[in-house]
Amino acid sequence: MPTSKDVAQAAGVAQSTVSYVLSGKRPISEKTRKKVEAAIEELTYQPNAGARALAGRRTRVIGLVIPFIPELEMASLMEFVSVIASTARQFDHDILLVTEDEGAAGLRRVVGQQICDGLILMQVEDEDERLPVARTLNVPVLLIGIPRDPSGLVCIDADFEVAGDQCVRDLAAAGHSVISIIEWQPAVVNRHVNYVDRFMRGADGAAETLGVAVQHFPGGADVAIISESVDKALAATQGIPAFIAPDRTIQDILRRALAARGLTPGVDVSVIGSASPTLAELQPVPLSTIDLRPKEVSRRAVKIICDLLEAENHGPHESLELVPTVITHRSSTLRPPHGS
Amino acid sequence: MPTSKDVAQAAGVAQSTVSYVLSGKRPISEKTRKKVEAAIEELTYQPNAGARALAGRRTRVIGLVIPFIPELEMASLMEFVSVIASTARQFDHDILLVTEDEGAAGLRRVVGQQICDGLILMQVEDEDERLPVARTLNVPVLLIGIPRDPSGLVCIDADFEVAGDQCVRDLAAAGHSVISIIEWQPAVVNRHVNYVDRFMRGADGAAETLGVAVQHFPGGADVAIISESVDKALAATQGIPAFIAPDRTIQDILRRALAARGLTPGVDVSVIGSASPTLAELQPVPLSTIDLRPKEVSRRAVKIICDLLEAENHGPHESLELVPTVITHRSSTLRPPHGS
DNA sequence: ACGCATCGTCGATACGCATCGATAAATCGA
DNA sequence: TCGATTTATCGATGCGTATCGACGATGCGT
Repeated sequence: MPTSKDVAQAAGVAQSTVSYVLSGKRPISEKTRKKVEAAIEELTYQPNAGARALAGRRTRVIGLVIPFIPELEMASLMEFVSVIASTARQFDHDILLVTEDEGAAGLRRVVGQQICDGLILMQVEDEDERLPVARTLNVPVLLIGIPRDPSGLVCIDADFEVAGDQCVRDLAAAGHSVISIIEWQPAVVNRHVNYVDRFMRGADGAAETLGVAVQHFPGGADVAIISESVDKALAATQGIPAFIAPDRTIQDILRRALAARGLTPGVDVSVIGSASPTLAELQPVPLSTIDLRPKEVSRRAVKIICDLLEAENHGPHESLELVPTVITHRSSTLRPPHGS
Repeated sequence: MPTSKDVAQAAGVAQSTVSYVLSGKRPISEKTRKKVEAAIEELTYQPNAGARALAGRRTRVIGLVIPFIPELEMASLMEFVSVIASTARQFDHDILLVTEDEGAAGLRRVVGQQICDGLILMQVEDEDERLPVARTLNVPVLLIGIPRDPSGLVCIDADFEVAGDQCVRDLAAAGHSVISIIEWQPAVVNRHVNYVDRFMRGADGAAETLGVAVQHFPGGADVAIISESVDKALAATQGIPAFIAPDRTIQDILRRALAARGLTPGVDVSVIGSASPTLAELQPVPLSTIDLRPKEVSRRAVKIICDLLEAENHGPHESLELVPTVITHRSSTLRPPHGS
């Protein structure tokens, strides 16, 4: 592996000059720069990350702390990971995987060893054991999700509260007076993953304002659970029933449960679900969806933390950014109030 | 951040002694070790990764090159990632994400900058642009998957050929003389992801040996495609039909297609599918499955590359390891030849 | 033509750790 | 008891880069 000294020698300049050509932190004459760049090309030189980290006190690596909980929507988690990784590359950073099973100690480790310049935490819970640690780390930490007490932390997430509010408003405007929400999988609810509560708060708030009823039922990967929830919901509904099901993993089961009861979405039942646009369109009855903007959240998350890394002022920050969600009405809801 | 020099000072020894306490590469007296360990504890010292990499020419990081192709089974990909990451930790290594969109240049980058000591490549295709690069890198590279020409490469994967063979044998033994395979999603097949061909080779081979017929039909996330495949398969079948569907993403669609045609798995049709044991058990008719051992493949992959890293002999290696798959007969196949 | 600021480059140093050779201390045999 | 080993520790050096101060060269105004 060639070093910057080799490049310097090949170009007939000092090693420091090579460094300045690369960083642009001091003026370099056109002639010299050409020579150095030619030498770099010639030797296919690439700076050594370890040495760079040591001398520059910057690794250009961001730690991504992911939970691997089988019950979660792995496919959508992957979407986050994918977008985070490629966005990080756009900011000239790399992503290091930190698995949940190391727990809070993992955070201390990667920061203590200075493997990472900063961290992104996913799947933040209301009372998360990682938070006290995160607050004391003297590197930027970005949470995807909003814990009960976000003080002293930098958070971003989809605006689940407005999402819940909007779903209820749209269904109410379509004429429904009783709206049933099928919740996330129990594993998610029980972990007190923060977004569940926020969604429900928004939905309940809208219901109160508009004078409609919102009822909650358990979700789950199990057909029996969904069947029971649907039956209870139908029994408690006057008029045309409406369902909101923001958990992607239960879409199929719900749809079949409704079909089994002779209900056709868009005709004698309204459904707002969650699915990629492609999948939503492919349904027998194209599904109205609430898009929780995973890609946009991921992009902004990386941007925020990279900005913090630039800022260099690693004192305690605090901020909260909510990404607007998007409801798309297709055919599974009655009389969509706004087109598309 | 405390350094080893700080620790040395606190313990009243030389910095090199601290280093030897940590590495164990030279004998240290009990007394001195205690002092040093106490100082480490006291200062919560953690060695600086950059300095360690620079001096020791080892980063203890493994690059994981993942494809993010929406059509793939993201959930099962995540299973690989998860197990790889935690296994790597057991070997005291970390995982750096390298996204596919950097292409082969990404490999050159992370190796050239010496961010990684080695690489794991996932989703290897028959003619993969990364392979020529991989062969010339002077770090260990481990492929999960087997390309058309594996010479000079270290590969591991599930034994898809035996899996195909075994599925056909079991169904033939259950009395089926015509067996229909619903293939992976077109996006997978078209990319010439190597395992598709291997599976089919095994299945076709067994069919020839046993004198039964195997027919292939396209898979897909689309209900229409599966419906058409099922209809064609049924039309071409004498006696009780049998299906093999190794792609996890099409299980639900296939099951519904069969139900819609009045067929009950285990009674008037046999089905070998693919799903986690939990999910398989939860089906209306518990699904017989072919387990492609993603966890075991991941674990062994990490072990192999860590062994190569230990070996230190980074000359060209070549090896091929196949992980046996497991067929579990539940209720969706006729007369299971071996129980449970 | 002369002092002065500016530009471009060099040399030296620090970053934190691993490792090698050397040295002091302890152990052993005869 | 003295030299020969062995054991435990120290000091010095190198890893490859970033950065700071210094210095010669160049251009400026007067």
